[in-house]
Amino acid sequence: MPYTIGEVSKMLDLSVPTLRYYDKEGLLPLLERTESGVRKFNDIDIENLKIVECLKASGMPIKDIKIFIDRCGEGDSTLKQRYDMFIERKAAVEKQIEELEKIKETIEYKCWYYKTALDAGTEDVHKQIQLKSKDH
Amino acid sequence: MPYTIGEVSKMLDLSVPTLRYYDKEGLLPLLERTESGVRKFNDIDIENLKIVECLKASGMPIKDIKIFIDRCGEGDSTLKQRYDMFIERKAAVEKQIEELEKIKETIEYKCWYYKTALDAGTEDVHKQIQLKSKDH
DNA sequence: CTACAAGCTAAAGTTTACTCTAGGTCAAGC
DNA sequence: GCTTGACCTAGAGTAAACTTTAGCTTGTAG
Repeated sequence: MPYTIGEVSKMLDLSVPTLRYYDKEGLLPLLERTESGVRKFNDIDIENLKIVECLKASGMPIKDIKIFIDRCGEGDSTLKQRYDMFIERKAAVEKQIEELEKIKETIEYKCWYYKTALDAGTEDVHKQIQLKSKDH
Repeated sequence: MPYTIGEVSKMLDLSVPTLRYYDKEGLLPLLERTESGVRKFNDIDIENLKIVECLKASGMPIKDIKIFIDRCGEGDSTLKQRYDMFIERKAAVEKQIEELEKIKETIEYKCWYYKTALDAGTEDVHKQIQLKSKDH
């Protein structure tokens, strides 16, 4: 039933050393081992890893993710802190999306700028455009 | 007319060492100096820095930004490459936004999950909900 | 004229998140 | 019985993007 580290590596597209690193950092507190020390990944560990990946993708550093994982193990007394953390993460992600939208606009302007220059065969076309505008 | 490194630092919210680092990496090829070696930032350098910041925010590494800056100095022969680069950047940013939207949804689910648990006073409420669903 | 804030350089140090290396164990197939 | 592939550990190494340090120069205000 449980998965080996190699299987999980393929399932979640994380390298085997990365999974071991996460374990060493304490991000997989429930992970079990065989008698001989081989890691056994259960569904709960896979779910844990998905949350880790989500928090990481939201821009959270590993050491903060560990704080969250630790709180999960402390039971209901940390519910409020964990709730607040996700609210804060939501705001962080929204801010990132907003910034990327602005970046996208700037890049789209540059796409237009270079398309125009390319059609004209020279970047000078933009100097011409500016002069023409001033002439009016 | 030109700005000092300290002024630019405040204007663009980049540290003075960061600006010197960018210069050292070749991201400011047009930057002039006074006779005694003090950097003079002209408007063109400020514009350059804004593009650098834009590309950086799009996820481009410094060494690739340098390649772009170098091409800018090579004239119209590199127009196509520069155009293609912005097209590619646009796609990269769109992909990032898309991924963040997904991450946001997962986080919003977690916000709901913890709000519900918080209201109930215990995370167990979610186990109850699952059992109830199964009962029907 | 002197203090001192702001500029300069080269080079070493920092942080984060892995990745790699060396050396060892173990279970299964031939 | 032995080889092979997948697992294990500890610890060193890497890459990116700065940041810090140490020591020096310069221009302006009092």
